[in-house]
Amino acid sequence: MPELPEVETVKRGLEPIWQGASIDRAVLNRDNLRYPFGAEFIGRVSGKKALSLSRRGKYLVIDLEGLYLIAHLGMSGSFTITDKENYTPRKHDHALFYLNNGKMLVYHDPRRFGFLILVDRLEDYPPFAKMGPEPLSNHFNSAELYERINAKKSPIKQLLLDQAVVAGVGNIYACEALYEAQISPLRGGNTLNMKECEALAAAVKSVLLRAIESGGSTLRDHRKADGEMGYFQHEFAVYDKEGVPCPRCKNGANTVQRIVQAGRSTFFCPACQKA
DNA sequence: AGGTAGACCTGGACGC
DNA sequence: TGCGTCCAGGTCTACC
Repeated sequence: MPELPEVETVKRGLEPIWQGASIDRAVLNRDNLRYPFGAEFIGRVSGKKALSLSRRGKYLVIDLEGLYLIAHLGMSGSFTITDKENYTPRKHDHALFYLNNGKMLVYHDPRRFGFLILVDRLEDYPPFAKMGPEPLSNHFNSAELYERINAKKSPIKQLLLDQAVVAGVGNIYACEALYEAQISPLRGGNTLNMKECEALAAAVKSVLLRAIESGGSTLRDHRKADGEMGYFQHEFAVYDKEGVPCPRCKNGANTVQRIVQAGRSTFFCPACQKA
């Protein structure tokens, strides 16, 4: 599921509730998600105050007074904020955090590809050590993108999914960014010139920013009803639009195609995305 | 190194 | 209604 915009939306939703609040009690309903929680998990988080929440790529990071809780939502994870007295247990509610402000946070994940882990030092966490630049920062630009892909023959679609190239882009926004930049997903990384990298870097930023805005409005709606954070409706140009007329080609003669690259679906318009 | 396939899981959509 | 098949927003490992 969640790519950068969804994780950012979760972070923004949790922040006002969790930042400054302490974990009175944590409950784990199983031993593991993708990884084992470890016997000491509950003891280590209990009583800890969340000093800040941040996001790195698709990972959520909660600073628990120098101990870091890293959360990944995998494909189907979500967080829910609720009042303690209103909590109704659901299947796949794996971790519960009772805060000292009357709220509780529920980590829910049917497929259990997500995880919650504790680390003492963020720089020791291997995925962060290899991770590429944050796409919405100034560290991600045309020159940086060019540098990271110009020696690679892999299709640009796969390169965008590589978290070492750019952090936080997943299958949906890779497709959407390539569509916006009018670049075929089949192009080898080494075939993109600087001008195309410029267009692609701008498109990545643009599709992510628009999705975050969309998530923000969903979040405001959800606040009314203590909703589940992690997913939101967003209109895509090509993702999951196989057979639908390309919105850019207009004449309706060209439809969005679905192909498989490295085992993942890619959606694109063969007519207006330059081969 | 790069590439690919499989593994990890459940649930929803679809066809019969 | 049920059963089988395929698909899903992500990593990680093993193997060529």
